[in-house]
Formats: sequence, structure tokens, C-alpha cells
Amino acid sequence: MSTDKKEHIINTAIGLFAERGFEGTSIRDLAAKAEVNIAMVNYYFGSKDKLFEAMLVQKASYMREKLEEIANDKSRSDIEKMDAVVEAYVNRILSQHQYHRIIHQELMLKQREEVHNSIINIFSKNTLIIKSIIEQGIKKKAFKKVDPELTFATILGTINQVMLSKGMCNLLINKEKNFNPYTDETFKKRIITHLKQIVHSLLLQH
Amino acid sequence: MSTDKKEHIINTAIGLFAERGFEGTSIRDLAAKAEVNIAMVNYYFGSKDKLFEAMLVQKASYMREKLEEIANDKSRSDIEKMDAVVEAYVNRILSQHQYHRIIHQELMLKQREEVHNSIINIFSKNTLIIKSIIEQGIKKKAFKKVDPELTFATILGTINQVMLSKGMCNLLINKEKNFNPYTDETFKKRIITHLKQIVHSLLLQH
DNA sequence: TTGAATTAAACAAACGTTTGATTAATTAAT
DNA sequence: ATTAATTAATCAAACGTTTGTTTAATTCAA
Repeated sequence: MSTDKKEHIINTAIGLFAERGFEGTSIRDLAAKAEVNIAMVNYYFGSKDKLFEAMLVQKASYMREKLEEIANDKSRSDIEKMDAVVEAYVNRILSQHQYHRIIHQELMLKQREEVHNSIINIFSKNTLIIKSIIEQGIKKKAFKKVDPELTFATILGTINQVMLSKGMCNLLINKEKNFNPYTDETFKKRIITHLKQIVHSLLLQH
Repeated sequence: MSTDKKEHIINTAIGLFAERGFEGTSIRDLAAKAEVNIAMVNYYFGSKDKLFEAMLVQKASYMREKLEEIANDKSRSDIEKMDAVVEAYVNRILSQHQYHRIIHQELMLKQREEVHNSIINIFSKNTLIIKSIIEQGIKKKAFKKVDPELTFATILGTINQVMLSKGMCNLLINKEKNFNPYTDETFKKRIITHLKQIVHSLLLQH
């Protein structure tokens, strides 16, 4: 019971935080949408801030393990590793786009410094893994000399740019308003294809 | 007098909105930082919302004119036009990074639908201009067949990704904390170089 | 002296949070 | 097996603060 309802509150909160931001969401809004009493949020989580942290912990997606698995996979060439990185990020961000949007907000704002720093820390470690893949490719002369950090920024930035707002998605995709870009496989493939094209043309020698 | 103080309030507001978001910034915070009386904000702007709109109008940067100038410049080749687009965006976003961050926030959130839609509308028109440049290059067989919308998303997304947070900048740049990435010419050139490399390798035939 | 600028104070509404009562479910004692 | 005691969940109501906004008085400049 308790766990179910806690999760239900967290899931409702994710939707609201993603659409309105943390400070733009009141506990009354949240309680109303989750159809629970106002007091339940503080009863379960202690405070609005702690609800936020509980949400981050529960919905955290550990990309690092996936990236390290890709980086250490000796059956893949370096360019295949980069392709796998692209696919992993597109899949992850598309499937968790609300959570990802909240992270994105926190990254932009200077509120909640602790959260902010831990996001940058995670990002920092992921950057190092991508960097090592790219530098290996360069050392083997399979890759051109590129800017490893900014190459990673391009991959993530492109996905973010199209995933930021539904309106932006529909603009890029030329679809009607009730179309859901987050579940559309064609759209996903389009992003993956574009990013692979970017990565291949940027990295591979001719 | 009036104009000076109004501008001073707007400039202070930009800094706060960029760091804490619109709902995360109280009029009291703003008044304190701008060193004016709390009542002055409503005296000059009518309301917090209207201050926000006044700020958007005053600090709006009309990229479209610049883009159309580039697109219609017959002395430039298509790839040179794309290079000019890259430079224009990097310069614009770096020089107005706080304003740009606020626009970015509004794009992500579902608050203030009117603002949200007008941002998407502006973006939509800019996308069309870039698209026309790329499609001209493709028609002339100077460019490879690429995804024009996503190519634009890559340019903007890359800049956004590195400009989102100062922490992110310093992570990419490996500099000490008091280093200011927004005014550093070396950093700017690094981004421009990377993006031109992306655009060239993606678009140009070999 | 008139109108604009500025102020401290107050306003209602909304905020996150806490309370104390009530109900439902679980455990312990007889 | 039944009752009593204990715990957990839920609720409406209220708490003190902070919010955006307004007032009315005062200062300033022309």
C-alpha cells in the first residue's frame, strides 16, 4: 500500500515537475493531480525538497554502467562503439524524457546546488568514457582528430534540442498536435540515423 | 531616469531569472538585488508577468534578419553560408547567454503558453531559412543528402549543451572555477571550430 | 506647486507544513 | 475467538510565512 502510493505520488510529481518546474509546482497541485490529501506528501516524504530527492533517487538512470559495457566490449570496433553510444542515449532519453527534462532544468538553474553538482559529476564521468573511446580511435588512426568533449556535447545536445519540448518535436517532424513524438519509432530511428551520420562523417577517415 | 531604472531592473531580473527561473525568483529578491523598493517593479511594469514580457521584448534578439541576410548573400557559397550561420549563432548565444537560458527554460516548461508558442514560432521560421540553405546545397549536389531540420538541431543543440551551465562549461574546458567561459575567446573559437568541422564533414561531398 | 518617483506598511491569496481527530489495519492479550 | 492495544493511513483544518500586489503617505524635481 505505502510503496504503491509513494510511487504514485512520485510518478505524478515527475509529470508536473517536467511541465512546470519544481518551484512552479505546488504541493496542492500535486496532491490534486495524484488524488491524495495534501498532508500525504509530507507524511511520506517529509518535505517537498525530500520528495524531489526521493524522486531523483528512484528514477535515476545509471548510464555509466551501460557506457562502460560499450567501451569495454572488445567485439566492437571504435566506430561501432560510438554507434552503440548514440543508440543507448537516444533510447534512454526518449524512454525517460520527463525525468531527463527535470535533470536538464536542474542543470540550468543554480538552485539546489547539491543536486546540481551531483548531476555535473555524473556527466563528467560519462564524458571521460566517451572521450576514451574517441581517443582510442584517434590513436589507431581510425578516427580523425576531433574535439572529444564537444563531440559528446553534440550527441547529447542534438537529442536534447529535439526532446526539450513537444512543440519542438512536432515542428521538426511536421506532425499534427496530438501526435506523440516520444513513442514514435519512426522519429526515434530518424534521430539515430542522423546522429550516426554525424558521428561517421565527423570521425571516420576517407 | 525612469528608463535607466527600468533597464536596471530588467537587467537585474535577467540575471536572477537565468539562475533561479521565473517562479524561483521573488519580487523581493529582485528588488533587493536591484536595490530598489519592492513597489517599484509593479509601479514600472504593472506586474511580475508584465516585467517578464517587457524583458523578453527589450532583450529579444532577432536572429531571423541575420539569417536571411546570410541566406540571401550571393557572394557566399552554400557551405560558407552554413559557416556564417554557425558563427552567428555562437556569437549571439555567447553574448546573450543569460537571456538565451531564459528562453531555453520557457521552451522546456508548459507555463505561459503564449510565450512558449511565440518562441516556437520564431524557431520555426529560423529552421525554414537554414533548411532552404541546406536544400539548395543538396540540389546543387554540393551537399550530401542530410536531415536539414536535425542538422539545425545539432548546431543549436551543441551550443546549448555547452552553454547551459557554467559548471558544464568548466567541465568541458578543464579550467578552474573562477574562469569565465562566456567571455573567453579561446573557448568561443573552439566551439566554432568544432561546429564547422561537424557541418563540413556532414554536408560536403568528398 | 504640480506631477512623478519613492517609500513603508499593509493586503489577500497562495505557499509548505503541522496538527489533532478519525478510520482502517495489524498485533497482542485474554 | 474475542477483545483490547497499537500502529499506520487518511483527512479537514489551521499554522506561520512568503508571495505578488496595492495603498496612502512622503519625497523629489521641474
